[in-house]
Amino acid sequence: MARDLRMSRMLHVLIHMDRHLGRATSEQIAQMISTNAVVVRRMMAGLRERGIVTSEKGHGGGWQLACPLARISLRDVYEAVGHPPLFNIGPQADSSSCLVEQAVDARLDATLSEAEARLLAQFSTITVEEVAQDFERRFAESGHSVPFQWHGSTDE
Amino acid sequence: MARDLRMSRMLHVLIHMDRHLGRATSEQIAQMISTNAVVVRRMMAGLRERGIVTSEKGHGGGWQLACPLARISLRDVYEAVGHPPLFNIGPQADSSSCLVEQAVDARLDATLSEAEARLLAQFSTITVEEVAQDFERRFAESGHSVPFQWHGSTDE
DNA sequence: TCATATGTATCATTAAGAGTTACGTGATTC
DNA sequence: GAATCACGTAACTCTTAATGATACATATGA
Repeated sequence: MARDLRMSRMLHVLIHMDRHLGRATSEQIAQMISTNAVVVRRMMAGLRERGIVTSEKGHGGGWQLACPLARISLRDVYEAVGHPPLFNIGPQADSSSCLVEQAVDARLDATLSEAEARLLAQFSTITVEEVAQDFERRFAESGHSVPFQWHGSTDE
Repeated sequence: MARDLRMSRMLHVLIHMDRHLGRATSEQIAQMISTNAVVVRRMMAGLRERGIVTSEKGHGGGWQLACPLARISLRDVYEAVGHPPLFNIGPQADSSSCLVEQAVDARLDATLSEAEARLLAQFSTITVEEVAQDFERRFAESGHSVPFQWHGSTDE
């Protein structure tokens, strides 16, 4: 597909879980982000491995936040979803015996690596709590009485 | 496919054209970068529109550099190949009515836009001539007598 | 006039993310 | 202790964008 949506989607989910869901099943989360429960489990499994959420099976089970949003950075979420490749451009993965190509690839790799390091550093400075507060500002400015677009179900 | 190789490939081609090919047909270039002549024409068409190369049909035709490498920046090449999306991550293209998702998307978009601006600025500071000189340093250090891995044909 | 080379439309191939189905396992409820 | 619920995961298919390939038109030079 176009690009990797996992980081964006997981941020969305984490804020909903903190601000109004509490515990949620994969099925509920899937409806929230318009996808399939299996896709949700795949992504959430990465968050669990990083200690961001916990999961429980059986009746009353589901997913739950394991720490406050203020202690989760965008970098944490990026790593949790498997640190997908950041860039859509760059040289071919396998190197060539052509010295010109080697020089081009080295320059591009160096430039992209530097940009990647800067972007990841930036991700480290932003907490999910900050983004949640962005949302609350938007809500306050919207003048609506219900802070969420209810995703599929109205019971909570 | 994995990622967009056009910028890397065109840099490779430009340096070869400047340093030892002079004029080259799409077929020769295709062999150089291990692809098809039509793919080459597609990419080179963008360079021509930006005034980086010229093309001529018929006998003795082909592609030729239109300006010195010192006057072509990596940014120019990036734009010439159609400024493909830089990032492989990010929010979904279409926006949602969910305020949480909007906040997440806005934050990610802002962060990525900033990173994109920085990377493009960096591309602007690097000329293709500099990369060609990188190559010449590599050649000098390699101790080889022939500066190129000859791509497919040995006649020139 | 014919061979050469670009210009371009159209389709096939490929790789990676995303979506889906099926089935297993553990936990809770009755 | 059987049924139900929910996660865990393997093994697919689907979709998208880049790339590769084929066919044919057009322009140029010998």
